[in-house]
Amino acid sequence: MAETLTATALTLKDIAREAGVSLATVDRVLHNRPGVRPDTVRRVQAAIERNAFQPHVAAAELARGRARRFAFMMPSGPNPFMQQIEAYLGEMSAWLSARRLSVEMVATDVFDPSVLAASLETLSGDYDGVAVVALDHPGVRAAINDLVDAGTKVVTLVSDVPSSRRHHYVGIDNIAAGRTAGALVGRLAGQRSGKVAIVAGSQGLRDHAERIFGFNQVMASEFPALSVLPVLEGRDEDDRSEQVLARLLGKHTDIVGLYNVGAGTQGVAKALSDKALSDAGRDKVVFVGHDVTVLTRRLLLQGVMDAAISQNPGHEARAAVRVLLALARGEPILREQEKIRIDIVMRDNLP
Amino acid sequence: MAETLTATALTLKDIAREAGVSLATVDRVLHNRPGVRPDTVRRVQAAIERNAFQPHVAAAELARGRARRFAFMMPSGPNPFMQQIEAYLGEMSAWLSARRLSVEMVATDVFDPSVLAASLETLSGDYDGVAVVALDHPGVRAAINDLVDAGTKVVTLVSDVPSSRRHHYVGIDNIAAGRTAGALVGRLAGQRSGKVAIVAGSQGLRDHAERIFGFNQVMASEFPALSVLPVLEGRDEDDRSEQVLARLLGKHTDIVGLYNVGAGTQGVAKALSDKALSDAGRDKVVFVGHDVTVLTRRLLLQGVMDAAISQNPGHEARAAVRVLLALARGEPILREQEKIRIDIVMRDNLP
DNA sequence: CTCAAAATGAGTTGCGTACCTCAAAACACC
DNA sequence: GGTGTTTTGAGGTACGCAACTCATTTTGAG
Repeated sequence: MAETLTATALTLKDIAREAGVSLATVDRVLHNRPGVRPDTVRRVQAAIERNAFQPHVAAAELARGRARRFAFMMPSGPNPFMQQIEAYLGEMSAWLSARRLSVEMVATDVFDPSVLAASLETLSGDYDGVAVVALDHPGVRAAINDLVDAGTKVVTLVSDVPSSRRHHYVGIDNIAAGRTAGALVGRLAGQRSGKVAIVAGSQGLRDHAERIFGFNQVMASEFPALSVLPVLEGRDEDDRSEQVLARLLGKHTDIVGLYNVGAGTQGVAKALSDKALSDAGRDKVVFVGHDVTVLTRRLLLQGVMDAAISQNPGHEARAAVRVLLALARGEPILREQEKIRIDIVMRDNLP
Repeated sequence: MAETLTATALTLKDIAREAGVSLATVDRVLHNRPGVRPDTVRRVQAAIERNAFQPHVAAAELARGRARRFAFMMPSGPNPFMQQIEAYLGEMSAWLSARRLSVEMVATDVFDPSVLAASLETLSGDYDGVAVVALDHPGVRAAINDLVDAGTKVVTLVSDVPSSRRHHYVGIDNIAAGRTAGALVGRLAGQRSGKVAIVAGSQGLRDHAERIFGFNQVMASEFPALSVLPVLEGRDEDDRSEQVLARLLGKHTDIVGLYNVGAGTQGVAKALSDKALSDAGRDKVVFVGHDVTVLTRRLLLQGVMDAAISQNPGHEARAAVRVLLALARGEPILREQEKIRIDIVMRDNLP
């Protein structure tokens, strides 16, 4: 009736006895220190695996003495999503200090590749791990690889540099996010036919470009009754987003759907509401955007916005820390746990 | 540019010096041991708070000696969702044993309150923490309270007993889940009007009843064009679900939506597909169900199913363990982290 | 003031590992 | 066989805290 998981209470001493060697030798094998004959190494490793031995992390952590230092390199501008990540890191402070971990926020212009690369280089040697909101650019890639070569653990956060040798990526698949947005706009538009507008920050940003790509993919293949208008660029600013969208809404009277890829949500919502007022007969425009903020929460509750595609910033912050810690300790990563999901948030499942 | 979170490297010795007392007294205060004058207690606590002191969890864990034991009390029958939870616990085994934690699975008939209560009583004293898939019943409530009084940490899993003094509930809000399902069926049905069917396991199950309640709430208030038919009971069995649903589909030709509250998904899908074949002119029925399994994943990809409301079983398993551990250690719980979200899963954001 | 009870100080031991030193043993090579 | 090198053993110290003992000081009641 009861089935037990886990819990061998073996210690290094037991492993040493089993392998017929001394503690010192086990220690040398465990930490890849030199001066052990190959077949002795094998004997020790065999004993470790035979018993599924796991070093006691508490003891290891205590013995190593010095604390671990991690750095988070984040965009310097006022970005609500990044601020949320910082806030959630702040909420972890008790958790961090109970484990003698320190996390330092380093602000930099992540949109300028040379600045970002230079900032990354300055971190070398000072940290056990670095999380970085990275731009995909050769200079940045090289800087990341240098960090890795120096023994620092590196995870990319929110935005990936797949061509680098970073140890892990904590973030969502943006193409799939765009596809999800497309499916939602298409499905929520019901039987209607008409046009669909896209407002993005800039098509130069990798994550925005990927989302648009996924969105168009789905629209083209599954919703032939809807035609996608050329992408509007709002630079993630409210005013500009409002202007470009208002103009488009004026020009086309048969817009039934709207996908807001990045920020500037306030402006987008305003353009939408104004149009609805001035033009009462018109059907409601299906509006899908990204991220759950104070604003999008309100828009969802009011029914202005129909769905938000969200990546949980708290989860991203904590996952980044846990992954860096696991990497630093040489522990396995719980992939399933650290994976960031694409959340569909509607009014009734608002977190 | 760099802002540091965390990381006082203070020790108990420092606190003792600050408070002008000895290590022994600090220890007494920290562990609520008797024999300390009230105002000395205050002085020590003041020093602790002034420095935001956090005991080094690694040192504490190492010093306490004995390992911690947790029990998971799960339904004995073959339930795919529960099996997933067990599987994810299994994946944690390395993580658990590195922390010298043991997790034992205890199977019991959770649907018989007296059996469940008796099983819970047998655990008393043997475990530091218990996670239980609980039935809301006075006998069960009493058994949980007894465990709590004996000093065992208790979390309810998936299904709650809010009237008990359990320390934490790891699971979703089922009324909100039902509301979400309702909003999806309503929105995905588009402009159409017609009838909506509900297939549940049994209306006697608390979680099913709550989901139906939430579903009806939304349908009544927001989708007047859709009328909800009386609930069909499929007892979570495939055959029975198929039969009752097939009969209903035969009787009503204007069914546009279907909410499957529990299991029996295979049967529901079969009834739906058969009907669609025999009756080609008919519009597709919007089908919303629960949980991501091998089957629902396939149905979503095929387009038979439109959305699944899901609670992440891996997250539930890990959250339960982490919460029990935090409770046992006296650490604060990261509420945001341990909260189980209502996931909307559609084809393009399948995990 | 006296005396018992309460409060506090001082100290010890052990948890399992990391990291280090030094000596001893085993080995390879000529 | 002797040499130098590599490999191994033995042991120590430190990490921060839990949990305990026992002696000493302080306190309050009579």
